[in-house]
Amino acid sequence: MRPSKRDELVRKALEIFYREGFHATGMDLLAAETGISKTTMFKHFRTKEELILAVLRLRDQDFRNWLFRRMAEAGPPRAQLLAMFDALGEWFAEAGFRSCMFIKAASEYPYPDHPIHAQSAEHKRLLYLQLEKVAIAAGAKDPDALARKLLLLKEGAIVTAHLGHEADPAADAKAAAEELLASAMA
Amino acid sequence: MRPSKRDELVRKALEIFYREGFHATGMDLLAAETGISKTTMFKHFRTKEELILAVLRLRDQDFRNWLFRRMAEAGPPRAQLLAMFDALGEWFAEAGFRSCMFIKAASEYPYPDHPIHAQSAEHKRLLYLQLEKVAIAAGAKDPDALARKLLLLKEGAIVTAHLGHEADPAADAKAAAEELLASAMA
DNA sequence: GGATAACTAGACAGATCGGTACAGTTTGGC
DNA sequence: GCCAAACTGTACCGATCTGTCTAGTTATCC
Repeated sequence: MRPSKRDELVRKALEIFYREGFHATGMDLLAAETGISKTTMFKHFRTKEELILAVLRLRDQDFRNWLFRRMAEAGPPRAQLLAMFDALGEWFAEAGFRSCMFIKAASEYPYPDHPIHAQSAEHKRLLYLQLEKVAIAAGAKDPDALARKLLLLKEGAIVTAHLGHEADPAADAKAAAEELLASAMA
Repeated sequence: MRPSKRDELVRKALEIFYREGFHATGMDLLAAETGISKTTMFKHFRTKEELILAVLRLRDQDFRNWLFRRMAEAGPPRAQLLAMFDALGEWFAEAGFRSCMFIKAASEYPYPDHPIHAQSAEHKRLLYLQLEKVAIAAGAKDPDALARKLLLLKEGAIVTAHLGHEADPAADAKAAAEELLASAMA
């Protein structure tokens, strides 16, 4: 079994789609930039849409693993919730940062029943479930509501980091999160 | 002077771009759906990009007028800040709601120095300036920070309304905003 | 070393992309 | 009623789109 070429394609396609957008990236460009022939690409994925779905699956895994690993390193649950915003801040500072892949995907495929849109929504749902667990562990009075509010700050910070003028939306989000945490625990 | 055809084009193009996306909408489709000939379209706008910029200018005007009119109706400044989330909630409930036009534009034109991206960022900046004024009028200790935090909640709510599973992100955002307001005034 | 699977290059399809050319029609102002 | 401006339909341009085809090359495995 040699899944390496397929994996390599998905990994490189992820970078290019993230950088350039989905519609703006043609399969010819993908072939040129990855060095993988179009024939092979269409053998692994029957359509561009299937490739995009595979890319989003990879991104979902990578992102959630990264985020929750970074949170876990912060110690107790309450600190973990705040550490999410520190991790975001480092992400925003990376040179290649260009918003959230799933927000971008949902923007380009705006109909909710489109597979790409649906899969992007699923990523957000999984994030919510994981964050809710931490909110429960932190002893929040209403962990559902706290998780949802913290995620609003997270999404807002991502969008603003991409589109805004503020110096550090992650810091603003963290400050807001601290206030929310204070009243969520009492 | 007959600016009506041009205005009609921009208005209808706004709907279609918002519904279908920018790259996904071709000039031929635009001509077919608006009933305006391609020749006329390209007389008013030399390129598709110029048309998109005109669309975004219109959207900026419409959206900010709508939002701040709705806020102004709410009475005193503090209530105005919270009323923003009520207005958002009604927007999200509309059948045609599909996220924020500027977030979508920035997603499709991810490079910050692209004119379309830059103009989308400018919209967010103008929103911030208007909101900051209200925060000052409300007597916030740190109106800059309060305005930025409330905008994080707004952007997060928009994204989540488009992409999330939650019933009512506007209500979550409003609840979070009330907590932030409580500590911002003391 | 021979079979088999994976991969390659490149031409090609048919549609669509943004944008132009052209010749004819409608419209508004005086 | 006349002139100019605005608008229309349609054919066209070269490029690019997703996806297919063919024919040949490279690995892998026993």
